[in-house]
Amino acid sequence: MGQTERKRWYVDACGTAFALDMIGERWSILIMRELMFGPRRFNELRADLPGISANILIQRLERLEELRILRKRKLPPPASVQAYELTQWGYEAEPVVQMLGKWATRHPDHDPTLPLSAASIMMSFRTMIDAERARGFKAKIGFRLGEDGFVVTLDGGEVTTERREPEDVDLLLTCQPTILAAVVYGGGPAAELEEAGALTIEGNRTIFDRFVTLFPLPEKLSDSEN
Amino acid sequence: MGQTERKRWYVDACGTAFALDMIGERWSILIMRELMFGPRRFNELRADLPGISANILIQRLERLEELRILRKRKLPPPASVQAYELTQWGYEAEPVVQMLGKWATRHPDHDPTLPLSAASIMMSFRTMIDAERARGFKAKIGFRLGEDGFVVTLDGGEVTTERREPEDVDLLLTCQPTILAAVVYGGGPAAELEEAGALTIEGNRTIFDRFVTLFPLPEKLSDSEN
DNA sequence: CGGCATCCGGGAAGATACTG
DNA sequence: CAGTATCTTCCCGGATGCCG
Repeated sequence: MGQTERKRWYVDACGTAFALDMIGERWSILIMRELMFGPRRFNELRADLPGISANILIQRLERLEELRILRKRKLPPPASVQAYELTQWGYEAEPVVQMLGKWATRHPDHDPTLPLSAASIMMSFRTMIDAERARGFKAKIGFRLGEDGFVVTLDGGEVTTERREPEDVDLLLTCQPTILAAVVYGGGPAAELEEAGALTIEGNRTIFDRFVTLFPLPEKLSDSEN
Repeated sequence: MGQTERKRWYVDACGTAFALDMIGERWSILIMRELMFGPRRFNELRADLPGISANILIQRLERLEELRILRKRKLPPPASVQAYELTQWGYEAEPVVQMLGKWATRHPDHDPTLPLSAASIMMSFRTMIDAERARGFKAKIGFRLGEDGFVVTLDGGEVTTERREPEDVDLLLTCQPTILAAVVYGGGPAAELEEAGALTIEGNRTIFDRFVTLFPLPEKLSDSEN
């Protein structure tokens, strides 16, 4: 009887109910979000999920592994350290994570000034890009967000995101995730932030100017809306 | 200080995290599922959500109303009774509910023989229809599932669902939701079920024979799958 | 019957300290 | 760095009862 028996589950054949039996507990979906761009280590997850405690993180990781949403993996040498990585099926949950977010941001109480993980802002680009505005736009953009490097390839509304050190990019942005969110979603003053040292822009500034216009926020709910 | 303050929330600007702050608690999403085809009364919700207790249902309804996901409404006379109805924005969460379900049913442990609400099976038709197989198929199908009547209009992959008493339909099916699920998703023996009185088929049987082929289940995860 | 409050037990989540 | 162990707090679920 080494296995923990779950005491609370939905008695319901509906797939949605079963999804919530699997990943409806606190933190599970956010852990999946953090893994969407590749393997992460225990303490990286801990750092990117403010407020989670180690025992809860372990519990969730064990459960998600049991469900085959993720697996434990040794990263290749020389970094031969343990990490957690989504399975193919786990990666297929990306649209679920995206749509939850896209739907929720219409609520007036959503506060985009809260802290943000690097994976969150990278995911939001995939969620929020306006294909119309991005038509004909091709660019390879690098990001250094705290410790995390990303390369985003934009090609006509398609957003390809890799978690790796930026090389050979048209544009390289260095800042904290929250700063990037402020610039892209809040119309934050890029020039002033750059002046203040909170943002570094290297490479093609024309691409930068276009990039920051590609991600319109959905309209907030209006008072008149039923 | 009449208002209950939430003690546990995510400190996270990500829209997904905010969605989970709103509807991440137990039962919330299933309540929304039950309301997707129109207003429901308190005890109807209670009956369709096996295992929920009255105080929890009240708590969730209050929270969802506060968030403007649903509203309380008096149904028009003579049935002037109170009911709960999604707002426009609440209805817009349908794709989220659907994708959760569609993703989850690939897991081998999903058990489609559990009890099922009428709304669940109706929702599943919208989620699971194979547009290719339904090409060129037009039909209006009525359902009587326990107490609940529905009319489903199929038109080339489009599924329109109304919660109302079936009238002027090409085909009328009367059974329990679980029976319908067994026939459509489990290849259940319609003839035998009809013989046994668990299923009544009225109207055009050619439409019935085609209808039950339109909803292929996604492939289960294989052992080889990483 | 529909809606809501209150109490209680158990289990899940959170905080903190500790270990290999 | 990657987890355990322990203790506390809070949430969920069930029962009961009130009120219109």
